[in-house]
Amino acid sequence: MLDIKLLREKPDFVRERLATRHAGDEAKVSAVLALDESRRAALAEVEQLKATRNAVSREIGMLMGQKKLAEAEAKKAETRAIGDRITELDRLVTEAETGRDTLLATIPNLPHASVAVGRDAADNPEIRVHGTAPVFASKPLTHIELCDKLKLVDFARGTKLSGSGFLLYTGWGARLERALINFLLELHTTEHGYREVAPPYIVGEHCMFGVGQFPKFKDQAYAVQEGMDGSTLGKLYLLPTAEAPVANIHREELLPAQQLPIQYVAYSPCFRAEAGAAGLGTRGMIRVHQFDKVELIKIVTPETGYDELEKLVLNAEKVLQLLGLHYRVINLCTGDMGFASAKTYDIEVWAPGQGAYLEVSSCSNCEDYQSRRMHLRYKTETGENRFPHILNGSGTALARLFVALIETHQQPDGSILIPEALQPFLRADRIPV
RNA sequence: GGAGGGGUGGCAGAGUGGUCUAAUGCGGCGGUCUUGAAAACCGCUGUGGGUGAAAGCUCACCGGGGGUUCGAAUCCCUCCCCCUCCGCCA
Repeated sequence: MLDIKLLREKPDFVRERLATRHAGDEAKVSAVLALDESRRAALAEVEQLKATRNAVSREIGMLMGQKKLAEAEAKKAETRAIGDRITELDRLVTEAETGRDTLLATIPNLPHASVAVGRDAADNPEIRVHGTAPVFASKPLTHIELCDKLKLVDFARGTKLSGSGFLLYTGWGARLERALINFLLELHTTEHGYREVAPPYIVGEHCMFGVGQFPKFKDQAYAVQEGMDGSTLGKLYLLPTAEAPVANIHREELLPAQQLPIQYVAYSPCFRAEAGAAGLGTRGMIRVHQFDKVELIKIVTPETGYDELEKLVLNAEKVLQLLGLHYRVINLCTGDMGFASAKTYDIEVWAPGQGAYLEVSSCSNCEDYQSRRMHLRYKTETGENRFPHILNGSGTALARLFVALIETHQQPDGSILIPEALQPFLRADRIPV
């Protein structure tokens, strides 16, 4: 949520920044300000009436105490009329305020000044590249072929159980998935200083709103209800990302400044309905309805937000370096950024079987956009209450990491070499044919 | 699912229709005293909105929402959450 004061004071600046997203949201600014204006007009009037009423009521109380009942009755008659006007004006204030905030909640965050202005993914500048694409004597197998050959994933039966977009990991595949999760959690907790949390996999609607998933992406979430009780539908949702519960851990709290920075790491499965998305009817692990992910969350002071973002990206990159994977880091341009983000780096890993880079991490600084939505504040040393910056980054998404890993480290005989860093977790140096 | 109890400031805890502008205590901040500290004493101590250059003025907030009333922490309705016991259950 943007600061309404920023819209009042610098409406043209806000419009200009929003326009760089090419989503048309700048058109909403005037409507928000109009509602804000009518709210304040009604508020000024109703507050004056309430001040009068409070004063008279106090007098009535004193008269009653002095047993001057007739005078008290006269005063009552005098104020009775303004009660109706107050009710009416209160209604107008609430109406304007609700309208203003509902619309304001649909406006995305402003891109940071350092973000490249562009229209779509084609305009994303590349920041750096690590390693080079591995060279194969013959055409490398795709992860689908490898999974079939080594029986790592049973695509057909996964679909039989839950429909397309759901995976049944089997044997070495299931063990590799588990090993990767443990490897990632160990890395970020022991090497990078994150505190591990294990969140609920179902969250309340308010948490989805807090991180900016709702209201815009409601159609991409799986809604759950209790049994056949339809009245509970719309209150709880399966996580699209662990960001939803973890970033909200301190929602509605007032944190002492000494407690910052806060760094959390969490594993969770992620559920994405991707309603209407293309390419979900086919086999493969690149685009699925359920995948595992290890997520990194930071809550920091605004002064350190962008330094922390750089560190966050490096923490995620470390994963790919340790696994011997070729990747690149790109900076999402204004037109390609997520709703709540002010600046985002994507990490894309090379998948030889695909001959393409796959997005395995997205690291964003959402500044105070989310903390304002969830009423999370911190108290500075000078006693001022401020909204902290909230950052999130995948560290990393698993299904695609799995793909890149087996495609990169496949051997001519079809077996897969396990990078040294992962061996203790899988307790093997190779997945045999 | 059934029965009962509860939700008040940073914390503890009073208040059941009218100077509540929420007692009192603890904690915290400042001051007096002291070589220094402690003790004692004095003062201050929440959040959000509106207005204003500021000082200030003002409104709202006692779990959320609605109602009764001139006036609600207090009465009524409704929802949420927590605790205790019973039932069911991995």
